[in-house]
Amino acid sequence: MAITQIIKQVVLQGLADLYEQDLNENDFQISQTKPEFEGDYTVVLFSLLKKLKKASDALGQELGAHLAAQHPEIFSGYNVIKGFLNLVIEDGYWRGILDQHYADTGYGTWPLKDERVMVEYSSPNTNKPLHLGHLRNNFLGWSTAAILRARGYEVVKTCIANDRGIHICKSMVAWQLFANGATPQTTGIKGDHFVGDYYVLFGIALKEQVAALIEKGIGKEEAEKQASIMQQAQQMLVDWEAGKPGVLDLWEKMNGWVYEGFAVTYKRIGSDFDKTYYESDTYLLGKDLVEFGLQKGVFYQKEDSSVWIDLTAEGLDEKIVRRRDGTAVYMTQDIGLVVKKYEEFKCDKSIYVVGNEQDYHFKVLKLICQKLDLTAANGIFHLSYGMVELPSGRMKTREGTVVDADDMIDEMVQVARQKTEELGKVKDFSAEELTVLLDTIGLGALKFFLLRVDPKKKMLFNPDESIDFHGFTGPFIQYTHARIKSILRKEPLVGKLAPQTTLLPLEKELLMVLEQYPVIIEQAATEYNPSLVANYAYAVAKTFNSFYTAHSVANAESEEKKQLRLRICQMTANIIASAMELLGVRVPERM
RNA sequence: GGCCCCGUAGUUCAAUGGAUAGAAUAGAAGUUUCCUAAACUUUAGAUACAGGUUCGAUUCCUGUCGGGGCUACCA
Repeated sequence: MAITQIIKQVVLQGLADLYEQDLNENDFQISQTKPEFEGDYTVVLFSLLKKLKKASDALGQELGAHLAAQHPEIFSGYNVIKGFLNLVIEDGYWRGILDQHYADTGYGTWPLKDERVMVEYSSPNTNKPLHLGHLRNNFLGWSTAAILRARGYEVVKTCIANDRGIHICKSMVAWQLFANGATPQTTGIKGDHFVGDYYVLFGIALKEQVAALIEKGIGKEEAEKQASIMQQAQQMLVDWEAGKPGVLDLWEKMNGWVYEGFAVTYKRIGSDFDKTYYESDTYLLGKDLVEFGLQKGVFYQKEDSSVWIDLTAEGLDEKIVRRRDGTAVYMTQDIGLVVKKYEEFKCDKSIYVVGNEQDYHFKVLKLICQKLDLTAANGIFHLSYGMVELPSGRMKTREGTVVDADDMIDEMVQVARQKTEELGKVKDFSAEELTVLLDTIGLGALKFFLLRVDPKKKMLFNPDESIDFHGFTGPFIQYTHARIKSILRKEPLVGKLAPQTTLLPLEKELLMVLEQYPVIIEQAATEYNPSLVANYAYAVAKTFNSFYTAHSVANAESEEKKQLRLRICQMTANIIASAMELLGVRVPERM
């Protein structure tokens, strides 16, 4: 059990013993003691004063004395300042944690429980390559899944490919018009980029045609509809839905190119899925649910026979769920997919990693599912993450203001190469070893950069300043790991931990940080927040580096100290490796 | 217009209603006969504005100003 949990329990027991009041865990708080005061953990007493009708000083003194007397194996001292009871934890407690867990590579992870969670992430459009924003999505989704797994959930990772629709037809039309039969093979361009280029060409051609029509005095909106290339795209969508053979062949061919391209990128960044859904299979789903909703009175029909739901009572709008021509809309399809996923995997929770621009859509989706009384409704959770912005604002494919994912990865590896060569510490590496190392460092820097920020918040990337390798970064943590491994290669762990070794402040500080790991995983899982793990990994590395500078391991004052520190090193390395793995970041043995 | 989100050091990010608001980076000053200096130590620097709630507010509420998003019979 975590030390904070232990403190909560003994404080509750102590209060019951002393004052015979029925209290619970939420009546007070435990926090880490600020470094300027003596103590390790602090009980914040303010919230108890009224209930117990005590002055803060008296309560603190009485409780402190009681705890120290009852649990001398945990508390070695206490002091009271205003409403804060500062508790000093006995060194033996920290030594016990170390002795028990130093070799445990699974420390921090929780036993498997009987609950299944689905994480849907990535969900690309098959008409253009991935950009930096998609990387944030992929890293977040992958990491959230890993964290949930570490917390004990069974996790199903899914992806929905947005492989149909007008946007796909746009790149298809442009290819027919401008490609002269060119393919990724004939041009040597990666498939997703190849198709994306035609999507961009469509936009350029459309713009020209619209300009020409406006010239003739036609309004902008009307011009966009009338433009011949747009009409071709619309026609293609109709043909696609009708199953016209030539169109389907082209569609399959071009999507195939994109998937080939994605496969390369996914492999490189480590994204993987247990199940991929295709919108081309699911876009007709949910129609029978519309009937069901009509019968239930959740939906209503307008005179033109379109079907709607009125959410004005919930402070939202009226929302269409079936077009007047009887076809399904995005929302209908998503409702259908909710049911389909549940039938297939029976997940208690279903997490959608989707940008916050779709907050409204998911609010409505969940509400509709709840009104329909779907079993899966309450488990829907939209993990809404903020956009990655450039100094100039949002990234937009059509305006060419995107940072391409593949370019970005290449650049990071390139920077890793340059820095590694400058430092010249791994000159004896083979070509293969070096490639692995540079990938580890470059991708590590990138992933950490995107995951260290609270998912809910938008974040900024400035292409003019390449991602740092110093300070609060992936390479900093990787470097700490490599340094520890270097010690462990040279100095063997032998014998047993001496029971009475006293702890120096930096040793104790580090052990306190290490002890928190299981709680961090629990929090990160509860909040679906990988940034908590990133921040923690950084705290571990930073604390270790201070310790490392101040105290030698190999040349410790005594053999007992050396063995103590070797175990601290071992446990630190294990936790760094484990935490970074939850972020999808590898750690090197040397760098 | 309606609804939602966000304003913290020069910059990028932290802070379950708790003690003197933490880091990183950029700036200034240092540390290498000793386990990897991608490191460490010291220093300076911030809660948009105005009210309110209370023992206590970056955090909760109201207003003002500033930024972003959503508001399609597109997906």
